[in-house]
Amino acid sequence: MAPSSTSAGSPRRPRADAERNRTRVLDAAREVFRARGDEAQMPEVARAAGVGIGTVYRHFPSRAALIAAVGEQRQAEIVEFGRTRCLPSATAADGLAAYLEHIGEVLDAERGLSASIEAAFGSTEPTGEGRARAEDIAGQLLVRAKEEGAVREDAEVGDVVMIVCGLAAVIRYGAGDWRRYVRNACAGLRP
Amino acid sequence: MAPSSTSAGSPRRPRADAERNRTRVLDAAREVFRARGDEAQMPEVARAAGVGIGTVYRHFPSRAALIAAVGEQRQAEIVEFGRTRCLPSATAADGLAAYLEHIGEVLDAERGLSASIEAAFGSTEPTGEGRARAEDIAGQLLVRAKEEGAVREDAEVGDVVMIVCGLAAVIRYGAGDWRRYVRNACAGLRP
DNA sequence: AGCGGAACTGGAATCCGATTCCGTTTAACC
DNA sequence: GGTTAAACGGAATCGGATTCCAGTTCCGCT
Repeated sequence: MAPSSTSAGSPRRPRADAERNRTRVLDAAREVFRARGDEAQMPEVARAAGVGIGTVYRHFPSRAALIAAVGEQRQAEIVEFGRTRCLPSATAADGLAAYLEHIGEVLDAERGLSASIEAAFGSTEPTGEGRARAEDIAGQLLVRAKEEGAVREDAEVGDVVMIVCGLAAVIRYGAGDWRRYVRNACAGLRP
Repeated sequence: MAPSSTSAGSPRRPRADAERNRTRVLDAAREVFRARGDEAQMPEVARAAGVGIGTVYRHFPSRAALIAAVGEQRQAEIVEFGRTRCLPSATAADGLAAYLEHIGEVLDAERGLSASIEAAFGSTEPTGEGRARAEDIAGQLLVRAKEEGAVREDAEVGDVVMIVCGLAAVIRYGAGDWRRYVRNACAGLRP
């Protein structure tokens, strides 16, 4: 493919240090939020990344945006898992269950991010770049599962989205055994 | 003899104006949070209640505590509904569905409180005064529903709690049609 | 039918953390 | 090497929750 370029021509290559710092900040944020959850503060992230606060804000216009960016990374990983592990499952129902389970796993491992991912999967988010792909996987599994007769005909992707949104909350608030939640939710889609 | 208590008894009746102000603040908070959601600020509440900020803080040690207090009122109302409308249902399964539906209704009507109620139903909350009663109702319905064979034998109150927690999130983030969510969740408990 | 003082009140002051601003530094292009 | 736009750092600003306290009000007693 043609090298990346904007439509209007390339005024200048992005500075190397800028790109490096962006990555550093993102990595640091991931780590800090994992460790301290919602408590984590912007200066902490900056310090962990070894940059000034200003730099953090240069790359991410707000705390929320930073969290969202980290969340999107996660989403990407989830999508990847879904494509490689769940779509090829023997039965689509199993694949869907594994998909949900994996999402739970990720959220559980990074409690601090739950809120963000919750939000990302909720409808608040404007873009939905990665979300669309995540939903696409769920959609494919759902279609196949219907063909297999393992899922009610009237089930929709939206139902899965709501399950995920709920899952995030269950994990975030530690409302109970989230694996049970996933199992029940799957059962709720059966004919 | 004079009934004056010596040690642990009631040192004094709470001052009338204090109680009045507490109520005013609580009512104002309910209204302000309903109208403006999470955005609502403490000074707004104080103004709406016609008291100073200090007074708000005298009665509720923090913003979170105030929100929690409002949430508990809601919880009480939900419990009341559960007792009078759901427990007497023809079938326990219907009662349970109605209970969940009602919770959804309340949360939907007051988007701004969703977060608090979510939290109150999650395990974050220490007390669980009203929550215990809310769970008790769910528990009774669950037992009866099992007897009726409308719910799986291994279903627990915890499962319902998770459903409610998820429901709150679905509504809060507008993740989809929450009535469908409730229907699916109920289906997930069937044998 | 008034007094003493604890409890309550209002709002100014404080604190804390996100966000902005701007002089300085650096990498890309010539 | 020189020019310049972009990126950097961190001090300053801003917004909103929370604390503090001097003044006021009710309660219990006489």
